[in-house]
Amino acid sequence: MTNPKSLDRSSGIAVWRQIMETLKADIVSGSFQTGSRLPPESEFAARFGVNRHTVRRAIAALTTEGILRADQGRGTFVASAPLSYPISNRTRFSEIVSGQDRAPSGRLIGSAIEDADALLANKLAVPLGTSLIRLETLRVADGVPMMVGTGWLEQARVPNFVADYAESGSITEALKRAGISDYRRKETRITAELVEARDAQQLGLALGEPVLILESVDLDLDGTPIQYIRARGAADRMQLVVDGES
Amino acid sequence: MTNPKSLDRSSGIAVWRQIMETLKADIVSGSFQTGSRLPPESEFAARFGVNRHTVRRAIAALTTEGILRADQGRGTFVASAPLSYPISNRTRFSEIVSGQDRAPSGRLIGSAIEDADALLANKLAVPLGTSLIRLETLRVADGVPMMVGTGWLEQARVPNFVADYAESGSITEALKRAGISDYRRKETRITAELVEARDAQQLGLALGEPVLILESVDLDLDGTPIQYIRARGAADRMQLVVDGES
DNA sequence: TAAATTCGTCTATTTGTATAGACAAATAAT
DNA sequence: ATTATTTGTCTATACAAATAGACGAATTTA
Repeated sequence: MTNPKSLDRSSGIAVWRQIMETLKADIVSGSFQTGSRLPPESEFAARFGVNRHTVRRAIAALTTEGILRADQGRGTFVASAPLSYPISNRTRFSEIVSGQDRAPSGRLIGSAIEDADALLANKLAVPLGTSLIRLETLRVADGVPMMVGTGWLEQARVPNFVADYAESGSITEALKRAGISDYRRKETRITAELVEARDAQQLGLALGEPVLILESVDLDLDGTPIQYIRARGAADRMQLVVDGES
Repeated sequence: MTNPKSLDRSSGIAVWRQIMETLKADIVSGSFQTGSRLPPESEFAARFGVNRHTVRRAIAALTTEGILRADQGRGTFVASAPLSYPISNRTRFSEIVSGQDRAPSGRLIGSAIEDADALLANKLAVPLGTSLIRLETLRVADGVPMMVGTGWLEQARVPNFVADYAESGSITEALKRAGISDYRRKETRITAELVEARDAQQLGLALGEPVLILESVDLDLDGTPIQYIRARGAADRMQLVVDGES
C-alpha cells in the first residue's frame, strides 16, 4: 500500500522530507488509520532504499507536527491524522473574489511605507519609486484565521491614512477620509503555493501546507488603480466560489 | 516585491529551490513579463541574502525548465511565462489555450461506470444510485501536463459519450453528438490541496506540491445539470483569472 | 526469565549544499 | 577603444545531509 515512490536525490528537496511527505500522504489517504502502528523503521528504510536514520528524521518531523508518536520498544503510531475538511464545512469566500467586500477587510496588523518596485509600479500605474503605504491585514471567521493580506496604496492618495486609522480605528473610515468611498475590483488572479513561515504562524498552519494566493487590483470609478492586494488563505479552510453568471 | 520572502534554512528544502520557486511565482504573477530582463544575479543575491552561486543554481533550474534564458554579458530573460487560465461561464480549455497560442490537446486516460453516491446525486440532481459515467482526463499545453480532471455524467443521457470523446478529443464535440448542443458553467469552486500520489505522477509533480482544485457543474440550456467535474491543476504552472465584472 | 523486537543514541565517512573569492568571456555604455 | 556590467567557470572551505555500523533502552513475545 505504501508507495514504491521514487526518490529524487538532486531535486533540492531533502530525502527525509520526501519520505515525510509520502508518509503524510499515506496517512491522509487512510492507508494508516489513527492509532494504528506503523511498520518498523527498518522496514521503511528497506522499502524506500535508504538508511534507517533518514527514515527516523522523517518520522521525527511528523512527530513534531503531532501526526506520529514513537514509543521505544513498542513502535511508531499514528497520533492524529490530519483532517481533510469536508467541502461543505469550508467557508465560502465568493465576496472576496467578486470584490464585494470592503477591502482591505479584516484587522490591520501592521503598516509601513515603501517605494514602488517594478511590479507595484505596474499594477498601480505609478512611476517607479513612488512612495506607497503597505497594509498587512488578517481576516478571521468564527475566531479562526482565514487569510492574511498585503495591500499597497499610493501614499499621496491617502496621505493621512495611518493617523486617520489610529483615530477612527476603522480602515474603511480612514479610506473614506481620503475621499475613497467607492471602488470596484478589476480582476482576481488565483494560484496556490506552499505557505511561508510568517504566514504559517499567522494562519496557524504547519509548514508544507498549501495556501491559496489571491492577487487583485481595485479601481476607482475612473478606472484608476487604487490598491493592489496579495492575500494568502489557508486552503484547507476555504473555498473560493466563482459564479458562472456575469 | 521579490524580497520579503523569508528563506527557511531547516525545512529540508534547499535554499536554491526556495529561490527558484519564488522566482517562478513572481513570473507567474506578472512581476517579470515574458521577454523582459531580470535584475542581475548579484542583485538577487543581495536581495535574498545569499551567495551569487546559490542564485545561479536557481536560475539554472528554471533555465532547464525553459522558463528563463541567460545570455553571457547581456543578462537573464524570461523565455516563457506559465499559463494563465481565465474562468468564466464559457470556460473551455481548448479556447483558453488557443487564445494564448498554445497547442490544445485533451486526452482521455480512463473511464468507468459507477453509481451515484450522495454527493454526486446532489450535484447532478439525479436519484441516489443512478448509473454514471466517470471520465478521467488529462489536459496538456505545449506538451506540459496542466490538469487532470474527473468528470461524472448521467449515463442514460450520453450513452455513447466515451467513444465519442475518445474519437473527437473534445468534450464539447462528444456532447454535441449526444444531442447537447450547448451548455454553460453554473459555478466554479476553487481550493487547493497537496497533490495525491496518482495525480503527482500524471502531472509530473513531486509529492508535497500544491495543486489547485476546481469543482464545477455544467448545465444545459434548461438549467439541468449535465456533468460534475473535479479537476486538479499544477499550481506552479497556472494562474486562474477571475474577471471582476459583476 | 530469556530472547527477540523496536526505538534511541553514538561515532565515523561520504556526498550534497552554501559561502567566498578570483578571473575569463561576452555584451553594453562612454 | 576603453570601461563598466553581467554571465560563466574555476578553486577552496565550511556545514548539512545521508550512509554505515554498533550498541543501549524499553517493550513484547516465547
